[in-house]
Amino acid sequence: MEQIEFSIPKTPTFDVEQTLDCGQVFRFVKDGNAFKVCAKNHMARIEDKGCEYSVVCDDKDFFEKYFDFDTDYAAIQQTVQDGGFVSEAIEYGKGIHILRQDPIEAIFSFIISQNNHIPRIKGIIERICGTLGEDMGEYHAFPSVEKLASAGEDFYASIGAGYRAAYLDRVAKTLLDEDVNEWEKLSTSDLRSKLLSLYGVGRKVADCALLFGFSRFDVFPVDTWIKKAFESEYEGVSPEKMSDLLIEKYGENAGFVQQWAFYYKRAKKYRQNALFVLK
DNA sequence: ATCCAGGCAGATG
DNA sequence: CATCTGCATGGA
Repeated sequence: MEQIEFSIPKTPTFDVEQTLDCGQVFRFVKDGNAFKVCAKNHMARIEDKGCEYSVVCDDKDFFEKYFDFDTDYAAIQQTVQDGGFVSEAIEYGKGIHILRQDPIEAIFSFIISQNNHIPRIKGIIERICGTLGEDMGEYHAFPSVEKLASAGEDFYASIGAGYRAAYLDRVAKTLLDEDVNEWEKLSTSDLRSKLLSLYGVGRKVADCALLFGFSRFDVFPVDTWIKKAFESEYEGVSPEKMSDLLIEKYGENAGFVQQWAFYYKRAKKYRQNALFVLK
């Protein structure tokens, strides 16, 4: 496919490294002062030119939508300030955009993510694409539902999916009979119910799929890091209840707050480790 | 070596 | 409704 080049101006509220490395997406690699990202059957290489980003890709419209340039992040950041933890988290991760990812890709990615480390999640997804996805030359596309459904549980086990192999196999086969495009029309809570009906999808994975795959921002995935971040504020509250309360609090901005909080809380741990190593 | 990771299903109070 | 357990795997 023909390559197109375009530039993205640098703004205080968009940083490619933060956006890719904040844990919302797994199909990317660092390449010098550039990043290569794959999404569905597209790939982009984004280079930091100092004053701007230079993008080389096969579909400009696809990636402009993918990177969510139409949302006013500065306005959201101002709205949700609390003078405390959330403000700190925004200050730290103010360059994050929520990517508009493919629904199927998000569902599969976040089933794999459960009880798993990010580097390992990346490897599992890479092996699924490498084996089942169409060869696009420089990379492999994310596989079609038909491919995912015909692979079989033992395939997913063989590439290291662990106990999630059965989930992936059954969900792929379920989705063969579903029109996911129709799901887009549902309300967030109805769409959450649809996702929760999938084998291996609970509240947390459903909310990640809603946020990253269906661009629903009135969700608040609660994982181990978010639990730690908000446990003092919501003592003795179940993860699901915590999610409900945070959605109530932040409404249409909940998903953004969640991602800033996740990125900040997780980064703080690694900074502590780095300091520990230096001693 | 032991713990833990973007949790979930199933079983049991 | 809430709480408990087993789960595959490999990085830290």
